[in-house]
Amino acid sequence: MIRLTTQRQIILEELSKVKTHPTASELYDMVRKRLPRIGLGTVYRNLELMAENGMILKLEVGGTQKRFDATTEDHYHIRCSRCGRVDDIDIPVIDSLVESAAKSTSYQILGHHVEFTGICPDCQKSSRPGLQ
Amino acid sequence: MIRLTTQRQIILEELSKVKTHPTASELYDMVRKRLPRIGLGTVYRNLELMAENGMILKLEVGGTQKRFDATTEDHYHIRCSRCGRVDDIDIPVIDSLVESAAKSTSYQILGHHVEFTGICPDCQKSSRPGLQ
DNA sequence: CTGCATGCAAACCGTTTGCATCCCC
DNA sequence: GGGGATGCAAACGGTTTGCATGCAG
Repeated sequence: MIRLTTQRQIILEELSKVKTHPTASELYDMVRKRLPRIGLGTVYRNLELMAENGMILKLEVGGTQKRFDATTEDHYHIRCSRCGRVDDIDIPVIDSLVESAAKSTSYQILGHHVEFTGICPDCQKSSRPGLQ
Repeated sequence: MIRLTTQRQIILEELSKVKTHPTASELYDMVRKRLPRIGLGTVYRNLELMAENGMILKLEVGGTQKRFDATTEDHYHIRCSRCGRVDDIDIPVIDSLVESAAKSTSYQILGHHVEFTGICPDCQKSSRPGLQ
């Protein structure tokens, strides 16, 4: 396991604090309140490193930015197609999907992810809201 | 429906020609063989426009680049985690997923997509291949 | 003739990287 | 003292956009 520097610890703490799935720069803003001199590069480097070490999840979702998740158990997500926000979807993970997919491909399958798209509660309220 | 300019027509033809799911710049290279003076901006603009009009699919998959698909029927995909290549997965689309997800979220759900990840046949052959 | 579409280049945005300094073992 | 980690800023890759010109209706 990797060394737990102050920066890594605080990044991890801030990520664990929220149920949303922040982007790197959202996280950067959160962390900067406690470590004002931290660099954006450090945030990116450490998120990448922690994802490689299975400490966090890097979400490979649609949209322009990567998002991060302190919950490493396999689960599904929903992304707001207006504002880009991502939330968890609490339905059981269907492992059998991988088995049936394996029959139809010559890829060596490693995993799967289900991503729902929709309009989040906030964007439903405001009729002409932000984009992504 | 939008006007079918020469550029749009050729972009659409080239996209339909392949079973892969090319990125904008891959498509740019393909189209340039027939329209050497076309600009990359035109390709992007028209792909976006045709996706909005339901003529093609913009794939919101993981990885760094967007990919496009001339097949507009709902289907699932697999992405090679080494080279980024994307292929179709021919298993039935599970519409009931949306219904069960609806119970666990206050989003207004619009759709869903299943993305498998794995190693494509080419990357399986070469043991230390390219990344993505 | 008028307006949308194009080619071109510059701008943009998210992410990565090189480098000098710093800090911990 | 040495090696990894950091802050900073520049570079990068993919995408978007402004603008002058071109072309079809």
